[in-house]
Amino acid sequence: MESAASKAYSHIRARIIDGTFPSGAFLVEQDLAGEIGVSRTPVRDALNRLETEGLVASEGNKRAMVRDFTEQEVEECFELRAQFESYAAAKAAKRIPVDDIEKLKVLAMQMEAVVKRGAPDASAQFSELNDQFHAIILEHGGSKRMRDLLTQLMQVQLVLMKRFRQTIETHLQRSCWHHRELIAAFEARDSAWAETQMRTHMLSAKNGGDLQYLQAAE
Amino acid sequence: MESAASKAYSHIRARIIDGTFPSGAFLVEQDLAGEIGVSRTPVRDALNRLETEGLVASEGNKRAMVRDFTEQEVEECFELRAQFESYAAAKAAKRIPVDDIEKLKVLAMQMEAVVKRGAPDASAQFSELNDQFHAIILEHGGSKRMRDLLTQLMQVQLVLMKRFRQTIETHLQRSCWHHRELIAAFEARDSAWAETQMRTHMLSAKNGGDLQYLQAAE
DNA sequence: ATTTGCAATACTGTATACAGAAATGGCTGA
DNA sequence: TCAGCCATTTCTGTATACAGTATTGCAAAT
Repeated sequence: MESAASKAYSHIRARIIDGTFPSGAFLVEQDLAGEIGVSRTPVRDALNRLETEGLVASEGNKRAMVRDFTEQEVEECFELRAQFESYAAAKAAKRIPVDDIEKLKVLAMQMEAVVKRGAPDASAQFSELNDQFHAIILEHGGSKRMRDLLTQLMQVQLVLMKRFRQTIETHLQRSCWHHRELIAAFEARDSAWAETQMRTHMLSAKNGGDLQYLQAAE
Repeated sequence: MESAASKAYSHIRARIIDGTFPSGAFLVEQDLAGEIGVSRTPVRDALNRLETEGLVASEGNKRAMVRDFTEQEVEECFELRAQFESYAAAKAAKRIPVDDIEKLKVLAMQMEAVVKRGAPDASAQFSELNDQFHAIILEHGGSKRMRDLLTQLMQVQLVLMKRFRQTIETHLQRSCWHHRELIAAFEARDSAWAETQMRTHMLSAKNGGDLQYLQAAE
């Protein structure tokens, strides 16, 4: 059975991500407890956890509220993730077993298919596959600790995704190319290559929006 | 006034770091509550926090216990820190104001003095100054989020320090040289230099123990 | 002697009660 | 009209009670 605490956690988190609780909204323990159908105690636990994950801000004895992200913070988030994942990619290049490389290939192909098909929910499908792709790499390139830290960073990005709907087709296509090259680096067992390739991949995502005009110029 | 929760937190954390609660020791909420003089609720909060910080492990409805670190994990910790701090150093090189560079110089000199003096508690004094040194760099090279992540990593190292008493004089001396060079990189506003220098510094710390024999060979 | 099963016990997760800190809203004096 | 202040209300932090789950220790069976 699912504990009340984790129920509260996923409920609140979902509401933040889907925008029901917008930036700056107050999160009142009693209200949430009533809404979710548990007592205040597990709600408190959930809020604490969300706070360490950076989605919620609270200080002193004041009410907790949904955090607002400054542009600078968002940038940093991407940069940090680039830093982490490129490190993980470097390690993974040495350790990832061949059948997981195969899995990566399959995922990469699926993503390419999604992009080519150009369905209306392409973005969502792509994200799903993309997460799996990165998860496999992390599995071989990082410790549990590292995965946890990364999860925290990705929380923030998740929230932003919903707001900015960064789904420019160019961006997705470019990602596909990065994936292919990353896989090549893995097959070559080349840490340095994998590392810089992953860094490119992440930093390119960070600037995803900026490059729209390039598409026109091409 | 200090909240009961933070009182519990620092109490337990201190006990873990100083070894009173060794690896694998059970952390029973009621006992801790009694010992600290608060109720179970704030103790729970403290344990949760310590768990996310990685010092405490707990699963299901079982008792929490002080975490044990595998060698691999420890290595990762150092490597991750190297990764992060070198990134921070690169950024800081561009942004750190000159009077903070001065502060770094003062701290570096103080550390050198400590090493030269060779007092019995040299290690503790050095650590204190060293923390300040790194804190200043982080202040200009990283976001709050990054500082938080780093703090978590350093927790683990703190615990290990107590166990292994890694205070080889050679190591301290080498650190002093690194510091000098790092400062030089800052003054030159050279990101790349600062970055690799910091990486050297951190990775050298990671292998601190191994190099003792070099001292004899010199 | 060692294992298995079953109480008795200990501990956690959750709910709830209460005290004190923060927010709210209206009232007073300009 | 509006700033400042007090009373009221709301909310959090902490303590405690209760239910359910893990642990432990003992006894019986092999």
